[in-house]
Amino acid sequence: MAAKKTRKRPNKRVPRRRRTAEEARREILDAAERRLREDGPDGIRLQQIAADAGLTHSTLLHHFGSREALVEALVERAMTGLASDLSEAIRARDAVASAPATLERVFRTLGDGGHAQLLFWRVLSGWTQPERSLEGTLLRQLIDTLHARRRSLAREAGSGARVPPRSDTTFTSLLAAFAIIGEAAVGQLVLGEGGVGMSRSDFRRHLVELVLERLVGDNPGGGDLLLHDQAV
Amino acid sequence: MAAKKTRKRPNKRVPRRRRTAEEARREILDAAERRLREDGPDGIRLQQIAADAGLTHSTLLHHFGSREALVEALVERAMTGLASDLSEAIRARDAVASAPATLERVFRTLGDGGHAQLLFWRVLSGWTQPERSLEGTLLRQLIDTLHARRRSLAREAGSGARVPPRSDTTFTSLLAAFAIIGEAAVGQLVLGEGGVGMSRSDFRRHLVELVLERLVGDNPGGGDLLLHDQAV
DNA sequence: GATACTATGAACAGGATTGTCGATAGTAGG
DNA sequence: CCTACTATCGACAATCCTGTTCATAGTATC
Repeated sequence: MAAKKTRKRPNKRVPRRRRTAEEARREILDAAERRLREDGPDGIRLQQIAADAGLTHSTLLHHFGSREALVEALVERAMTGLASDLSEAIRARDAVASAPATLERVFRTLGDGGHAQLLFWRVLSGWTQPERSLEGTLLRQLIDTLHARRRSLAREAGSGARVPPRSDTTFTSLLAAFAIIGEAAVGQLVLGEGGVGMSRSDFRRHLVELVLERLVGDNPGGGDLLLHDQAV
Repeated sequence: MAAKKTRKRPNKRVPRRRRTAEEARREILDAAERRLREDGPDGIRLQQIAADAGLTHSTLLHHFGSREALVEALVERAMTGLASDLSEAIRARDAVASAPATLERVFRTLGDGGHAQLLFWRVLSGWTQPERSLEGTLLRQLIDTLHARRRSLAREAGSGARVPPRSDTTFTSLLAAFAIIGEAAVGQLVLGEGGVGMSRSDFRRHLVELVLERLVGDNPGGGDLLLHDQAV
């Protein structure tokens, strides 16, 4: 009588799609990222994400082990991606010359790409361990690079040119970074629909202008390296 | 046979504490805010919040009706609190004179008070309805007030003084707002523990300085109203 | 003091979510 | 072709969370 627990009914006509482990992880992370961006923190549901990625949540768990590990991988990927993007842009030969393009790129990556949301979520969830802060080291690199250039510019301009204090470079960089992050956070809320009569692109343009002015304004002769010379 | 469902065992020796409805709501909202600030978005659990507030989750639901209504009330309270704080500061007679103090206050309210977390959470959860955006109207008020003062200052200075374009006031206000929000978001992550060699208070001081410079720098004679004259 | 009101709590229900386990089906290598 | 490997899936378990229901206990009002 005891009905044999026919546990499996071999799903006949639906062929499985078999990805490589790497593919699976990538697709899952993509889906998770999309969910987080569109639904917010409550959108990180294993079943939902798995469904989006076209597999079951147990497969998802097979690849990541736990929800927390998934989240960790998600953050890891987004942050290192942003970091490599940025450091590449920073280290490029014409980095300073193409500062506007670089800033615009950061705007796009952070704001439109949804990385800012991930960052906020990370902060909200209390993952504020300054030790291994990717953002911190990234910013420090940026500041180092920028300041080195300002110094060399001042030196080239002759002994008469004064070298700007490092705190000035630091502040300007921080200002730009925070403004970009703040804009990514509430830009749509504040700038959309003519709330204050300034478009997002206008604000970005003004910001780029301000940053460049601050970085080279008191460095006469350095403008040719920093200003908007589109020609590389 | 059917054992009478003795549903209640009158909890004998634990006297109930009876608050007024208003008190209860306030205490619950306080607990919720604390949880959100400390645990992040996942910290908004009715049972946990109720326990923190010293009551059961059914009592909590009695007062708010649903989890969503609680969240709404939470956001509502935080935002209107911030708004009234700010608009009071803005409208004050010596508002412009005490701009540094005002900005410092905003820093403190937003960053240290955890209101920024709520704001981010709201953004993350997709509550971006620009229609009734408190932030938008608040910012517009701020810009209106600031620009009116700049205009009157320019007029008082004689016909020679040029009136700064409104877009300049708008941009400066936005810059300050975004920078403050960005700092609140990742300030601790980036500025803590000597990450980039600048303290949070240093950054704030620099920002105040920059804003004041931009707002009155090209308004010679207006400095006495805007600069740091501590004496009221 | 009796009564109406309501803040509170205990238990339950229904649903959702994470995680486990064993079986199945593609793929690769012998 | 056979075998080892593992990505995938179905089912289940355990927990948790929200929301409902009803009884109970403070408080105010007459």
